Parts: sequence; C-alpha cells; structure tokens
Amino acid sequence: MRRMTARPANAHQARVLKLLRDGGPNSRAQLGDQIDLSRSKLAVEVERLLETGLVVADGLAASRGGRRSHNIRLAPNLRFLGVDIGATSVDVAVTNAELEVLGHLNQPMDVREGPVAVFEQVLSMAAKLRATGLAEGFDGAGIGVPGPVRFPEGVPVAPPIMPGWDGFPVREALSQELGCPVMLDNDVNLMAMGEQHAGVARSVGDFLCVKIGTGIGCGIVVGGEVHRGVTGSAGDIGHIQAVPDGRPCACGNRGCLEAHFSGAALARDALEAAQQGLSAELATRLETNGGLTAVDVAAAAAAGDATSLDLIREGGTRTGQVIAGLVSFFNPGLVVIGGGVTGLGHTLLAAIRTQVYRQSLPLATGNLPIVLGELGPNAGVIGAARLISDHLFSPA
Amino acid sequence: MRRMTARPANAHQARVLKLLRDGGPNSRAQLGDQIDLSRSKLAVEVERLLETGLVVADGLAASRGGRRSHNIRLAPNLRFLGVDIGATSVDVAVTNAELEVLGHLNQPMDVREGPVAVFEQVLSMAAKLRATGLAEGFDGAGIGVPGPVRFPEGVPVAPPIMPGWDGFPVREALSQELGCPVMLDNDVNLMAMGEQHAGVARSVGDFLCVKIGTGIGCGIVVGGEVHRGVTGSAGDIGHIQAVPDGRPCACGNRGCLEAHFSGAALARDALEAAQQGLSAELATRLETNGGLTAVDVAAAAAAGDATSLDLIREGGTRTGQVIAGLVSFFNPGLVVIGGGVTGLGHTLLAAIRTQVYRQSLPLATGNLPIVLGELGPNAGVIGAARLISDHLFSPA
DNA sequence: CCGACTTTCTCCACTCACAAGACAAAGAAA
DNA sequence: TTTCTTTGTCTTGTGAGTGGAGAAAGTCGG
Repeated sequence: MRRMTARPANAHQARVLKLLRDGGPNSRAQLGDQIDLSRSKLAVEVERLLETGLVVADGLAASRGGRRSHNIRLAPNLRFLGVDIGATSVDVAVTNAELEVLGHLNQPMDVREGPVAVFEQVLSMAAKLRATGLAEGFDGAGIGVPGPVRFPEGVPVAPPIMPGWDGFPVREALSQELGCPVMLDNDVNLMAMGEQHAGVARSVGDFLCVKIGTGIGCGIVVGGEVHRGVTGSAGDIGHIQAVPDGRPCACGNRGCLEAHFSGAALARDALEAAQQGLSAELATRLETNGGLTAVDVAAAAAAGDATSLDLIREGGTRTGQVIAGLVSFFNPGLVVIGGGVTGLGHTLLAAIRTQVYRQSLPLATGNLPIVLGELGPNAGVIGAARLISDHLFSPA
Repeated sequence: MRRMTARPANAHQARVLKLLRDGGPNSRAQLGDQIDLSRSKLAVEVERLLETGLVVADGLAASRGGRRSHNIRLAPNLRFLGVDIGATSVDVAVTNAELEVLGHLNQPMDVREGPVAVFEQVLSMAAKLRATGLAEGFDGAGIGVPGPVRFPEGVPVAPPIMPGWDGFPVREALSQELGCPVMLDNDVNLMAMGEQHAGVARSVGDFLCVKIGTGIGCGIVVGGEVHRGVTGSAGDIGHIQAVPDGRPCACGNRGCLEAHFSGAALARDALEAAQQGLSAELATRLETNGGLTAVDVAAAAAAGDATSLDLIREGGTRTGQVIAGLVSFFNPGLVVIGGGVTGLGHTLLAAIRTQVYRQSLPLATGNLPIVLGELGPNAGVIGAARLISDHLFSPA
C-alpha cells in the first residue's frame, strides 16, 4: 500500500492537522472556532487537505441546533511507529494519527548489544505488529534512546551506557529500513512529550518530567517545547552530586544521584541487604530468582518489608534533594515522576514530595503538584509518535 | 517636549526597529539584506516609520560601489530610563534608542526602606540626569528589583529581602510618575538581558547568568528568551542546598548557597576572621572603616591576604558545585558570572571553573565557556532599557 | 404540517499585502 | 565618456484572505 507522502503546504494546514490529532474528529465549524481564520479560508484549506488524502470526511455529526455538520478526521489508515529503547528492554507500539496506541510489544534486551542487534529486534517487533493487521505500513517513526542525542541529525553522542552507539546514524539507518521518515530523541524527552500529549501534563506549559529507570534523567519542557540544550544533554541529572564524597560512580565522580538511587543502585542495595541478612523477604526472593531487581524491592515493600521501604525512602529523599534544587532554579508548574521504578509508587512519591516541599522556596512550591506519570510504559512510545507527528504535521 | 507615542503597526516595522536598535544606523538596502521582504515592501514600511517619527533619515552613507545610500536610524531624541534597584544601592541610567548609556548615576540605598522612599530616590536621580540635558523626557523605563516579580502585572511577589514591596504596583506607580510605559523584572533577568544585548552573551541562545551580589540569583535564557517560571521565581538559586546540614539561612533551612557565599556571607566571614585575628590585612581594614564588606575582601585578596583568598576560593567552590548541577541539568552554551563580587575576579572564576569542569559531564562542559560579565554595573541598566525597548518595539 | 429561527457550508466579489520587474538616479571603474 | 554597480522609486500582477449573501439542512413551537 502507498503510504503518506503529502505534507501540509502551509502553517494553516499544519494547525488543522494538529487540532485534529489532539482533539479528534471535528467539523469545519468547530475547527473555525479554534483557529483564527475566516470560514471561507478554512474551507479552502480543508478542501486541499482532503485532496491530498491526509484527512477524510467522516460522516455527519449530531446537530447543534441547526444544520448537521460534516465531520473531518485524520486519515484512518495513517500509522506511526513508536520505539522506546531502554537500557534493559525495548518497547514498540503502533498508533493511529490521533496517537492512540493500537498495539504494543515489549521485549527485554540489553542496549549494550549495540545498534545492529537492537535494530534487528525492533524491526522484527514492527513486523510482528504489522502482521496482526494493525498496520499495512508506517508513515513515520519516532525513536527514543537512553542517552544524549544530536537532535537535528538524529545521532546519539557520547552515550555513557550505550557503548557502540556513539555516532551511529540511527535516524538515517532506521529511515532506510522502514522506508519512512524517522526522528530520534532522548527517551526522557519522549516520556515528557507523552505525558504532555496524553497524560498528566496536558495544559501545562513549563514542567519537569523525572524518569527513574536504570538511570535517572529529566525531561524539561519550556513554553510547551522540549529543551534539549546546546549539545543535547540537558536533563542529565543522574550525575548531579547528591551526596558529597558519596559513593563512587561510573562517571568517575563520587556521590552522583544515580550512584545512590536508580534501578541499578536499588538492585545493588537490595542484594547487599539480602546477603547481610537484613531482610528475610529480600533473601527469599534472591534465592528463588537468583538475583534481585527494583521490581523485587517494590514487591517486598508492598509486602511490608522494612528494609525495602527504607531503601525506597532514602532514595526518594536523595532524589527529592536534587529535584528541590531544580524546582528552585526552574520554577516549573508541575513535576512528573515516571519510569520503571514508579512501581515503588506512593512510598517513593511521598519521600520526594516531603523533601521538595521542605527544601524549595514557598513561592516555587506553593502551587506545585508532584505526581506520578499516568501513562506508565506507554509514555515513551506515545511521545515517540508525537515527535514524528509534530515533524510530519509541519510545513515542509 | 512631546515624547514617543507611536508604536510599530506591524511585525515588519517591529523587526526594522529592532534591527536598527541592535545594529545601529542602516540603509534601506542593508535592512533588506537582513529581513525577508522585497525592497518595495520594505521601503513602504520604512516610509511609514519615518512618518511616525520613530526613525529618521540620517544623511548619506559611503558608497559600496554604486549609488550612495540614505542611512536610516532610530529617532535620536528617544530616551529610555534604566533602573536597577539592588539590595544596597540604586543605579539609574539614560540611554538612547540604540541602548547606549548616555549618563549613569549610582547611589547607596537600602531597599528595605520601602518602595516609597526608593521611588523618591529614583525620581530625583532621573531628574538629575534630565537636568544635565541628556534627556528632555523619557519614552519608556525598565526597572529591576532584587526579588521575584509577577511579570505581566509588574508587581513584586513575596520578595524575601524586600519587606514592604510585596504586591506594591511598581509598574503602574512608576508609569504614573514618569508619564511613560514601564516594565518591571527581576534584576538578575535584566543583567542577563544586558549581557545578551551588549555583553559576552551576544549570539548565544541558551545561557545562564549568575549574579553574585548581596544575594545570589541566576538569569536563565532559553532560545534567546528569558525564562521566568510559572510564578516568576525561576533562577532563585540562592536557596539551593550547597552544604548538607550547613549554616542556618534566613529562609529557615540550612546549608543554602546564599548562607555560605554571597556578598553578605562574605562580609560576615571576613568580620569573623578579622576578629579572630586570622588576618592582619582584614583587621586593619576593619579598624579604619569600622566595618567590612565584600569590597574589603577583594582588596585584601588583591594584596595577597591568604585568609581572604581562602574565603573566595571556598565560596567559588560552593558556587561551582551548584552551578555544576545546573549545567548538567540545563546544558547551556555559556555561563556568565556577574554582580557586585566580580571584583573578586579571577580567583573566584578559577574556583568556579575548576569545580564545574570537575563535576559536570564532559559532554555538557566540553565547549562551555565560563566567563565574567563584561558590562559590570552597566549590565542591569542596559538590560532594563532593553526590556522596555523590546516592549515598545513590538506591535501594539 | 407549516413557518420562524439556527447552524453549517458554499460561492463570489472585493481588499490588501507583497513580489517582481522596469526604470531612474547616483556613483565607481575603465 | 562609456559601462557596470548599487540604490531607491514606481507600477503592475498575483494570490491570500475577509466579509457578506445565499443555499442547504436542521430544530422547535404552534
């Protein structure tokens, strides 16, 4: 099947497409209410979009007291691929043009196996999704990797936990393989965009999105736009010093936040606690599974294990200290906590909140919600779809 | 004399005005090279600007190999007032439309005397500047205060070091008194705008501007625009924890950066050192002046006093720790150090640099200049003029 | 079932912004 | 003086966009 080739010809068309993406099907009249254009002009632009096939007529809407309106919607056969490459697993999802997830696959995989192996995996997952009939092809793909990215080129740069990816032309290679446009970004930024599009951060212009997974990162949204920094490493808060002269970190410094709290650090702490006999709960889990991860700590904490709860609380406090500084600095309207360890849930959240509210200035925290992300594992892939749709729904 | 009443009628005129402000006099042809408009259209808009009196013809320019061009410049009688209210002093300056400082006054004054007393002072200084013949009146004024501001309304909010200013309608009151438009902002943001306009930060889109005066603050520029945060308190880094369980701070917490290093903290430390007999240099200065300020420490350090050098180095290290975190988080293209204590000069700068380069990730620091501001006490007033000119040179 | 009022959509004429090119003015180079 | 450049002005054509005037398709009250 032939995929989407057209792009909006001007800013008006782009705005219409984004309204339809974010607000679903709409009549011309409703679009006219949201856009600053005369009805006639709008009708012309919609007509042109209909000609290109980017949008289609979609039957009659209910009457609002007069003539019934003809609904317009984005072409129902448009498909975006969202790829979220984590440190230890890969998520791939298919969405329609409204960025609704139609199918989602998850596969454990170590990112250190390198770009070639990971791409093989991603492509096979994409093929599997296509085989279910959800998509006949992809009109665009967004992809997130756990490290800094030179955004315009779509190339990872100096990623600490992804040896072998440095300088690999991810965007170009994947675009070649999939035969559609591809955009690459940091996974944390994608999570932020996901929560902004369909999660807790709707209608918030300035917010932070802290992702605690194997590592720790932070998506920064300023005025509705993701801030990536001059070298693409903005939000890399895992190596902010949380404990002076603290634990040695892989980066060469001591006391980095990531060394004291993250999925990896938590697993290490849990293992130590189990081996030292501090927690019977963790010890049994170690014996049955042959190893411990953050998930085990979460489960143990849920079962009331004091050691696990302490570990979570202490980690939350450390994280809260760092976030408190960022809140004072950035003065966001919202802080979202997400990532793999959100399974730690409200124990973690409470510790973070306590610390932030205690340490930041009242003016900055006065009306500052600190909440868990509401999209869970979907945040990354939805953000990826959002990224590529933003690109494709802009004038060429 | 009648002051400027006109405003640019459209975005084109606004762009022309800003080009003339930032680039000085220009011919129509040169303007055409910098703006994306046809010569005819540009000529029309320039003609309209000439009619309003916002710009004037300014003689012939040298030939570039053909017909000589007629120069266009901003009306030479336009005057902006830049006001920088610090914790312990007030700066007032007059600029022309190109934001060149024509006259500058500085007066010691404690901001805690309240808005009424400070305004009296500011107005008398403005009158004195006018009396010199530099200005017959003011077309706009920018004003900075050392505390958070609700920017759209021009009102200080909950300023810690400015009791009595909370909620005072600064913008409206001053506009009334001066009879011209006024914009209010945080003094640190103005310093950032000053360095961006005429200082080291020209041509940098994303940078941080750390001002170390009586307190410590940080201007944040993202994509060329100042980021103020949702409640106007962005950049308030003085109360980020720099030393766990450190000194008690006026804000109620312990270990705030400002409690360990700032003009006030430095003076306190110096006094203590002098009284404990740790520094002969400082002790003599204490005796002759009857007190010690950061300036004394700077002078003592310049004279080689080891205690003073140590104090500066330690403060720089603390500051560097905090900045390192911000650099990791924000990934700026430049860090500017400014404010009253820049008299401490390269000793301070070296300590900050060492700490930042050591603690932040190589990717973020790889090409990160950390420099002293180059405008000194002019930064604030130039930024203030820039603020109001940005406002007035925008379509109404 | 019929008219009065609403809402939606289409068509058309008119305005205005803007570009592109022609042309004149003013100077440099030869 | 001739030729070439650069600058500024003027005219004309094009396309974007607005603002009605209807037509189409409803709802609602009598």
